[in-house]
Amino acid sequence: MSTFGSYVRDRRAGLAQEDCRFSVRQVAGRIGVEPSYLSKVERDQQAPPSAAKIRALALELGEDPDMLLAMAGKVSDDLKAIILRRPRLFAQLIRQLDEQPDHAVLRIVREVRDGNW
Amino acid sequence: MSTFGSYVRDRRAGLAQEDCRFSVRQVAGRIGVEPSYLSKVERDQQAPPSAAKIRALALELGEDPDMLLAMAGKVSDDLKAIILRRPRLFAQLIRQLDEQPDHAVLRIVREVRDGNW
DNA sequence: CAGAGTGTGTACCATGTAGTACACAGTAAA
DNA sequence: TTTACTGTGTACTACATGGTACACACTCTG
Repeated sequence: MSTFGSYVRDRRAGLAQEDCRFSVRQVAGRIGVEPSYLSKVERDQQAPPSAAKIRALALELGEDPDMLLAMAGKVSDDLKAIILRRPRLFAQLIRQLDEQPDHAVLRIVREVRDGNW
Repeated sequence: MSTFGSYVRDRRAGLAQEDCRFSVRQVAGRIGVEPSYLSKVERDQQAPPSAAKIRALALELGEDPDMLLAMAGKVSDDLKAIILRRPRLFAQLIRQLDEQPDHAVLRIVREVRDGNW
């Protein structure tokens, strides 16, 4: 599996091939960091940036923020807040779902969404 | 709602009334911190300790670690790890469950546990 | 060949986290 | 009145986090 840095680099470099607005400098400028910093992050010489910057980066690259945050080892603050509101309840549920395959979890998602259960 | 510090203080002081092994000094000793540090934490003059110390404290006081961690604004590392393994899946589920009442979430917990669904 | 844009190396730094070390005053028992 | 506790105030600190500032070498274009 690729690291956060190399994944971002691949994605950004891919976009840069067709649009010069995706150079290190320009992307760095738009997400509000120094180019050298983004460069180091992309080469995994520097730990991933803060959650806010990762979010901005995801938006910029058309990637899913939760996935990019996960690659950086972070859980979105809004998810954390939801869990913290009912810690024991969610702790129990999440630990149980760890053993369930994707399709089982997805089925729950669908059933809750549709309300038929 | 009470803060992390005051909650811990109430609980520890309660136990201390019947068992002198629950003084600030002795509890601090058992969880591996300086007494003055625990004292400050209990009076909310100091941010809550690391997750590991909170865990030890919960064990010591007979409290639920997930709840104590939550009062400190932290989510248990093992839960985080579970979420990070399938970030989009869990993100979707958790955001959806935020709108569901306790009994609905509990129902899912039971159904997954019992396997009838 | 000047100028603009490219990525990157080196050095530095402000703030936050998670505490330690030690002294001090009060209390209770021997 | 010494001894052994009790809780707490002050001062300090090592390490991590999340970056900035700036120079440098290269390439491409007018």
